[in-house]
Amino acid sequence: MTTKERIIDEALSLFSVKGYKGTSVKNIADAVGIKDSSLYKHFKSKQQILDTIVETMQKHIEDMSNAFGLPADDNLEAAVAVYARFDEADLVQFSKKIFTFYLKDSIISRFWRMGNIEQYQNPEVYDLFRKLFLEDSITYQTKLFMEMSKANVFIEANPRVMAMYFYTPIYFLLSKYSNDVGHEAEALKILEEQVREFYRIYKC
Amino acid sequence: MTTKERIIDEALSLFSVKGYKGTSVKNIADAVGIKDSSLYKHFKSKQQILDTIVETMQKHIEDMSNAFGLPADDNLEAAVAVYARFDEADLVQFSKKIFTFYLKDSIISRFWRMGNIEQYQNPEVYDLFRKLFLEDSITYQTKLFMEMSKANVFIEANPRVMAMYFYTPIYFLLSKYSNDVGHEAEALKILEEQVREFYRIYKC
DNA sequence: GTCTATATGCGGATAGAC
DNA sequence: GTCTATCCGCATATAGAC
Repeated sequence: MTTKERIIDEALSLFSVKGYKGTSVKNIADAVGIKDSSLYKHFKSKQQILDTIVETMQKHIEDMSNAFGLPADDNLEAAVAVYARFDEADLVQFSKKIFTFYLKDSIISRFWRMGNIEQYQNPEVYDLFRKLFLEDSITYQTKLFMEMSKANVFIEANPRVMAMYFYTPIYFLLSKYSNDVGHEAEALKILEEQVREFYRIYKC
Repeated sequence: MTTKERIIDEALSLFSVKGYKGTSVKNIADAVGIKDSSLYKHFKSKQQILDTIVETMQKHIEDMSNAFGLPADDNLEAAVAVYARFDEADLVQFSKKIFTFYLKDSIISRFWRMGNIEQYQNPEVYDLFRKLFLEDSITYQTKLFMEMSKANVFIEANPRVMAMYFYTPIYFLLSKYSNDVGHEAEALKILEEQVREFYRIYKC
């Protein structure tokens, strides 16, 4: 890890707990182990550190959507072919995978916290937070459940309503347990109950 | 409104957008229309302003739970008697009332935003936020749906799972639209669809 | 209870030696 | 690319006049 990367990493950690305003350049420099003045050889301002974090996040999200099995729009058919064979256990596992990824991925989980803190102050941060946690998940799952209903895996129902019932418990549990480390087991138990009920309701 | 009350009111407005650290005593004094030094005749420190806001919130929440028709634990029977006659339209209206109250009540809505911003920094703020938005709603609705199932209004199902399916869409929509003023109509439309589906699933 | 003036320290940022 | 030294503005908070 270069010094520049370590600055970004420590800054993200600090911003995600103390917020942008609440974190001083000296805080970041201390965490990295250099003097605050040295930091200005790598970034011309504190704001530029934040901008770089946002850019890094955008890349990370793209990489992850690919690696994560959230296929691009043009590849939905392939996804349906996979999910068409989903049974209850698979659906439970899928939901837990999403939840655990958001809660535990070292970049995403810190960005979740920073997004919450900065949402009313920093539009560039909030736009990305909104897209990732409030829009894309619902959009993707809406399409997914639409296709799965067509494929007679699930009954016919409003797919966006289904997506909301699938995703909003995950979102709520993220809020509740992002600040309650060490209780993920409890969260996963609750999530599993929700998904089993979801499957019971919508399975063909 | 006394000067002291105006200080609390303006401080809450500023904290709920800029955060505690991001708001200076001068910001608050300017909003009130006095000099920052004068403010120290009313509060001995900036921290004491925050403490007073938390106390004020606690009182406000108690008052509201009473006025709002969320009966105390010892009064659940009376609530069930009312809700036992609930039809689909009543349930839709009930959910909209909760959502709109959280989003529009001038104290609660600012506390929602402040709680989001301060959750990782300020335990006294977060404890109250957690109780109000993450715990009490679920606890109360769990009891309610348990009783409504017993009363044959709703089918037998895990009442906490039902409470989650009723409340988590409200919570998600609060997150999404607390930062998207002027689009409440859209949120209410989505909420209505969720609740109609909820009723379809669980009605006897 | 408001004001002006001020103490003291921390914030972001720059200059220049090594 | 790291350091020491420094600038300057803003932060919280206090003293004391009116």
